[in-house]
Amino acid sequence: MAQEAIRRALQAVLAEMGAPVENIVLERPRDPTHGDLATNVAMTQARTLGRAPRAIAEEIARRLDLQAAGVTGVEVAGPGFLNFRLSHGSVASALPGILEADPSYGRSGTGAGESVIVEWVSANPTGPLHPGHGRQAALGDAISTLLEWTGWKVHREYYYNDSGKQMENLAWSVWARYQQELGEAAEIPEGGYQGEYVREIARAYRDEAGDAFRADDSPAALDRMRAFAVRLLRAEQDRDLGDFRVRFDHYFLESSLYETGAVERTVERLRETGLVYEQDGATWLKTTEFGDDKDRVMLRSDGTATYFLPDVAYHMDKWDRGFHHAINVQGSDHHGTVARVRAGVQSLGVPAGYPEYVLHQMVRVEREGRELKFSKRAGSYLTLRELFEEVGVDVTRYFFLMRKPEGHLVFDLDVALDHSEKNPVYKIQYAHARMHAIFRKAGVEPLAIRPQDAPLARLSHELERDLVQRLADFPQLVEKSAELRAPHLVCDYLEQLAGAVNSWYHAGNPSRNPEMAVLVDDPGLRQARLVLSRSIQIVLRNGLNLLGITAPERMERDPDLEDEPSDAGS
RNA sequence: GCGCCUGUAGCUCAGCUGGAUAGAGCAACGGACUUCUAAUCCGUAGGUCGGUGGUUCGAGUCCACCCAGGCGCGCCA
Repeated sequence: MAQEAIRRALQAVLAEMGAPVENIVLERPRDPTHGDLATNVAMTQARTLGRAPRAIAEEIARRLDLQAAGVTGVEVAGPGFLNFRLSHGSVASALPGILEADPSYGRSGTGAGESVIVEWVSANPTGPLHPGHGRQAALGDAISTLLEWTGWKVHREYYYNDSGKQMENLAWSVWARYQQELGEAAEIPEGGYQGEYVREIARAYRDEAGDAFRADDSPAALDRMRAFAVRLLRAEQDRDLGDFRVRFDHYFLESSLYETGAVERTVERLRETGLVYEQDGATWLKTTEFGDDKDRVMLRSDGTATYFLPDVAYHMDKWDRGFHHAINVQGSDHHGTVARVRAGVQSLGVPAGYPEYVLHQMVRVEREGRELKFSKRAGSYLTLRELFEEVGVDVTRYFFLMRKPEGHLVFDLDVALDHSEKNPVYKIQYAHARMHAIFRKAGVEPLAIRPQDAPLARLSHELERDLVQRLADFPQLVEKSAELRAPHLVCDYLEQLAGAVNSWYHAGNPSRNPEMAVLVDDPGLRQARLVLSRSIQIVLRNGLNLLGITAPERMERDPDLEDEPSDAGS
């Protein structure tokens, strides 16, 4: 491609001038008057060459011979930029590769087939999932897919915190509601769960067990209720995530770490390091040795493990399973665990910085500018299901992904429910559906569109050149988003692309501007524009699918809105 | 008090690891328009990038200190 040819030519010239550069930055300037590609090498090499940037740039421009790369002009501009202008044909030469790669356009092999385990959601099975979990679900899934697209072998894992004190609270909450169902006086204890769903579980339990456990608060009775509640809640969480189109390769139960003896083994291994000591009746690990700000209790004075211990055991298990790259997606309210988990595994010989964390901030759902936090089922919070059933899975996923993880997320229900192009999801999906509308109108199957005999150099309009270059940027964008674990960059890219697509599409409104329409009479131009349309459709689809969002071939019109031109309310 | 994150247009946010005149989308204002079926399009305006100082050819981006907000600092998870 032109870009590579220019880069090689620049490298050759710079080497001759005595300033060999390995990584030449060659990018598309924001301002189209600055050409199609620009480089700042003259400025970065000013110091080593001991000359003024502009003088260096002038010399490079004189020495370069770029006819072969389809460069029609080189200019020196600003403080010492070199701006390149490409021929129409050179720009458009990116298109055939897009059609050829089709579903895999945007994939690359930088991960080199290495394994990585991505862990996310990892909720307590103590209630329905809330929007914060949803953000995490969408993020973990999108990051996993991005890694797959860049050549990683990804293992998706969900860690159920199904032991510990929260489970006790759950058991007592169900117990209390069960007693109430039987007409007994009982109250949910301090720290217990008040949501309506606890009553549902209690009722289901009564239906199954009858009144066999009336007034029975024996450990055995509570144990049965806990197990029953966890089974129902896990099933519900799995169903919610499944309907949210998030799947895992493996569900890892915290309780299994006790059953298999992994926790005990971890205690032994930690003791062997000599970093374990007793104090105040508890057993501590000297995590400060590895950068934690205080040492941590691993065994309480009653001999039971704190949550820290299974966390270490779990991450050692990941490492021992051969996952030497691990990414944990968690809410930023858990960032306090980062240093201690790393210190724990590091004390057992795992390299520093394992695992990697993507921490995200909370979600605030708003309607008409006010926070929405009431839920019938969960009581104190809105559930994820309530959210995606109201606005749809596509919109919900996109909204969760469109902000960088470490920033706060305001989920604006008014925008989410808007079906016009004000809603970025619909804007992108419309653009995609429009390309299909063109194919239908033209009577061609998308797969039958071939670039070979199309005169692509005729895609000479500014809007078309811009579109092609955006499409050509897609693989690099995917790579960058994967490296930075930043799906929001894909959202941003798609929205910008959709905007450019829609401008181009509307510019070709046959009633106004028939010569700009895709389906012009001129068969060559028509063929070239169909190739462009097909390329657009591929990139939009691949980008949406990457985020777990559908790319419809036609948009369904909501019958309720048919006769309501402005605001149908709800 | 200490640690992490955030602060960019009226609002919600991007900003390609230091580059050219800081960008989108809503909202506002001014014009067009009903299609290549599909809930519009084009244009305009809008900024001391939280503040101060520093690093250098060049800082929204890097460093230091301050201000504001969020989260965390348990023998809770």
